[in-house]
Amino acid sequence: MKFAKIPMATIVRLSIYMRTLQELLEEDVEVISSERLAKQCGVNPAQIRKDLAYFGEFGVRGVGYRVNDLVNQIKDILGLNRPWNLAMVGLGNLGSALVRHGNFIKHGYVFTAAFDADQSKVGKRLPNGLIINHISELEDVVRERDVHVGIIATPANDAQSVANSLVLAGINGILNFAPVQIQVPDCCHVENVDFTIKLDSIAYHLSFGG
Amino acid sequence: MKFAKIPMATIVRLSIYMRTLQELLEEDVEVISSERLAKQCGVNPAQIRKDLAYFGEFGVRGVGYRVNDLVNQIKDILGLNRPWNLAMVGLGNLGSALVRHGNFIKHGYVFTAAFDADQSKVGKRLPNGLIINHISELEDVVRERDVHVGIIATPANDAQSVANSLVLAGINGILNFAPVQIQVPDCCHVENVDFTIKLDSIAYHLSFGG
DNA sequence: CTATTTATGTGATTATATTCACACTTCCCG
DNA sequence: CGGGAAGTGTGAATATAATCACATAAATAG
Repeated sequence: MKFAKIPMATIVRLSIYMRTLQELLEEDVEVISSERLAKQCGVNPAQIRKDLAYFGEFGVRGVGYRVNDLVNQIKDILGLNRPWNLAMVGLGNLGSALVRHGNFIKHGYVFTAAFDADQSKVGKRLPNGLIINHISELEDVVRERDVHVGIIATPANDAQSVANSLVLAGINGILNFAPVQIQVPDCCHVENVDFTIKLDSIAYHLSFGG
Repeated sequence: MKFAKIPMATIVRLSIYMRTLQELLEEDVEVISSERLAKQCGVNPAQIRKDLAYFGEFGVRGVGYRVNDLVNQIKDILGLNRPWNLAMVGLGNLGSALVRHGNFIKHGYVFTAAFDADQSKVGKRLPNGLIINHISELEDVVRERDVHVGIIATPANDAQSVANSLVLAGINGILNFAPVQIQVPDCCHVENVDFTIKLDSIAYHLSFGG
């Protein structure tokens, strides 16, 4: 599927295009031009065409893109035409809220394990039926339940050791909500979600009108 | 403070440097080189020096950077040497968890208002003492309490209308957790936090080894 | 069947961002 | 006080990404 060195920014934009296309699909839009899609996504039309061109030809000249087809083609590109199993580590306020959050399942991500260090939480049943395991069981449970991606929602201090365990358990993808830069081997891909950093950007813009 | 066109990526990295420096400060590290800081942040040392060079000279040749000073200088650069008032809109699972989350206050962000469309939630008191207002009161309350940044944690369908209200209320900065691209006038700066997009990137990497 | 319109795909161009490499400054040790 | 080591600041070089602009393909109308 991958023909050249693809910019990371392209991958992120493909997700955004896909989300917008899925909305369009619900509004029964069958065909869309790069120009209209670009406007809705807030990017340049040529950007969309270039991004797609990395992976093939998906449109029809003089016509545009068939919305339904393009959604599926982007899913193929990103590897989303299959389920992905998630493990939540850390069931405090944030972790618990995320497990309950409908967006994951909507996009094909399924929680198949949940861990916490707090013994009083172990054994409790989450709304989706999942039972919380103790963090010490992480490695075994992750293997048993074929977890693909670990989500870290622990306090900052625990994030690195959790990451280490996940890597040991064979996990190659981590979504990290803890506000620290975790170190992992190259085989493991980490994405960080740090909202205070986003707030800092907003603060900068508000302060200096950027 | 702003001397040239600053790359957005630089601003984001400055936040990351600051986080790392704050950790170093807690470990009583007084001085650090761009090389060591770069390693901890996962970037190139020249990158750090160049990022800082946009705003002045903060280091000492042959020595490095005084950690404490640099933290404060980055805070000045980003506009963080003052409190910022936040309003949470949408107190479902995610919104509630975020209001409880300690990271905001730790970095100088204070919730001064909270809104929900659900009448049964209106009047309830949050752990930080804040009382939930009905969304219809948004414009008045935002002005009264001098809110600077609005956080949208509503369902996707409501996000745009909330954004419109925030803009009408004079808000110029929005942190959007809803998985839609909201449209706002140029005066308003939006940052999106969309974790399913991050998961898509992970899925791509796991699928195609990028 | 031809002319016109629409809109993709892409080479060329421009803009932006990162990294290199070295002059220059400070510190330290003898 | 002088020489080496450490480490910043920055112009130049490189790498990367975004945009333009146009050849090309499909659709439609006359």
